[in-house]
Amino acid sequence: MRLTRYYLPLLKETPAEAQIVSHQLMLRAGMIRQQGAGIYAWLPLGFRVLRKIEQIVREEQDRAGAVEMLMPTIQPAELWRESGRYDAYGKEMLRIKDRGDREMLFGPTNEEMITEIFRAGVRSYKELPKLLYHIQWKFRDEIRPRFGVMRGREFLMKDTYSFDIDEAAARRSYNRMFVAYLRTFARMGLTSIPMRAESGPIGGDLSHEFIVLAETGESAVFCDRRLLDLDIPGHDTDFDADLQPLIDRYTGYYAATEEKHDAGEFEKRTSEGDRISARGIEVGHIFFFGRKYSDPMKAVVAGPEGKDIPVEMGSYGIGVSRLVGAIIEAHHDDAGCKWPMAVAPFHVGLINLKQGDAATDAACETAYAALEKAGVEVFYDDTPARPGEKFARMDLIGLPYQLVIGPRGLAAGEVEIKRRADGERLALAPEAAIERIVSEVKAALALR
RNA sequence: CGGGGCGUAGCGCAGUCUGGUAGCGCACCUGCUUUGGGAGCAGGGGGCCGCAGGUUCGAAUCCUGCCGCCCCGACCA
Repeated sequence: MRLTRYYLPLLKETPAEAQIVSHQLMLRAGMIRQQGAGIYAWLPLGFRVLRKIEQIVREEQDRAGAVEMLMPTIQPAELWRESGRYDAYGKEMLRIKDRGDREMLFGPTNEEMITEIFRAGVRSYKELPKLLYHIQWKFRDEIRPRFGVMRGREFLMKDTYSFDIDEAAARRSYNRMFVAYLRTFARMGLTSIPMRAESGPIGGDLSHEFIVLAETGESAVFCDRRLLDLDIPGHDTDFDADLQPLIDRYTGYYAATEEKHDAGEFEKRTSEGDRISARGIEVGHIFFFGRKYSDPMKAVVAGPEGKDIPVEMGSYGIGVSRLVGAIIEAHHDDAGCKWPMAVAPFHVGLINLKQGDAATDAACETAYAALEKAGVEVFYDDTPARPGEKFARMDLIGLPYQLVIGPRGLAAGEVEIKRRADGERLALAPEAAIERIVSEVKAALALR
């Protein structure tokens, strides 16, 4: 992509309303634009990141055995009366009336709807288990939205729902999601820690929040340092195998959010040097809630004895749009974002230091074409702006690599590669630089 | 929802107390000079001063009402 064709409204100054660094950088880097309290338009650069995160989430859900579908944003109130939540949910639910004066709502979550869909099509325990998910926009009329996309009213969320014949089977579904989540966040460059947590107003008794440590996190968290060093399950993990030992390894160390924190237990189970007391961002939440919806909504299957049995359900959320902010919180410096390769809006920023100079233009075009041909996503700054401005804005948008081409270097037969993560620079012949970038990008994107 | 604050050019802000023809920096446009880390000079464009009503010869400024946004708290992916 050429910058001259792109829509990238950068801000030199930080808008006053942005309090945390991810919000500030998303505004400055032209990723989002606010349309109302907690409501954001995703501009081209931000949208690319959102899509990449979404795709990783999708791949790992599929790998774990979940099946994608799509439910609507607007739901009839009737469905929520069945579960009893229409009145219980309160003002967070955005209620709407259609032209026929029918009561509708903009979905804050989809348990009711998925339960209705499930019961309409599954009759026998032999068809279980089922894991269904979708990635859809939700709306919760938060009392106080803040921190940009980290806590918007409208947000993109992946939610999976599991249906099982009994609690032991439901546990296996839960474990699949547990492992899938560890992989999902790791692929985005995040270290997530599963923590015991309250299950929230949705109900349930087995629940983990996946927390990314960050100074600006909303909740106080307490955990064992050794959790940070645990291996992430590989992409070749057999999800049909018994995952319990793997889960046990993660839940064997103390980790809890403020609500579930027990200082005495923390001290007993964790040596002083291993105790982490920090703040965290909740990026995912998994929980089992049994028959909470299947009972009142009569989602039943015929069991082995021919009797109807309400299914045991669980629900598993990932805040997709929130993750964009969370990743920036984890990867940035004073100059701007530092995207991990897997979620970077582009892999490489190509900087033409002297647009209009024939040799420089030609070298840039050659590099641009070669990189694109090799499958590398290139963002080419082909504007006539001055070098300093180009460096600054490329640092701000934070692509993993910068390929800098100018007349001075070319005269010496060289171009420069700068790695955004650590600032390391390398002068190479143009062909060598291209080769190098291609191999490093491919290596970074290789699945682990 | 309780408490606090703010709405003036795309962004950051001054001007409001004490009413008198709306300013600064950045950004933008034109020209010249520059050109390897956000250039210099000269010229220029852009505002129903959040909205509505009121007071006044005259309102960004005073009064009333409304709307929007931000911060702290309780709530949430």
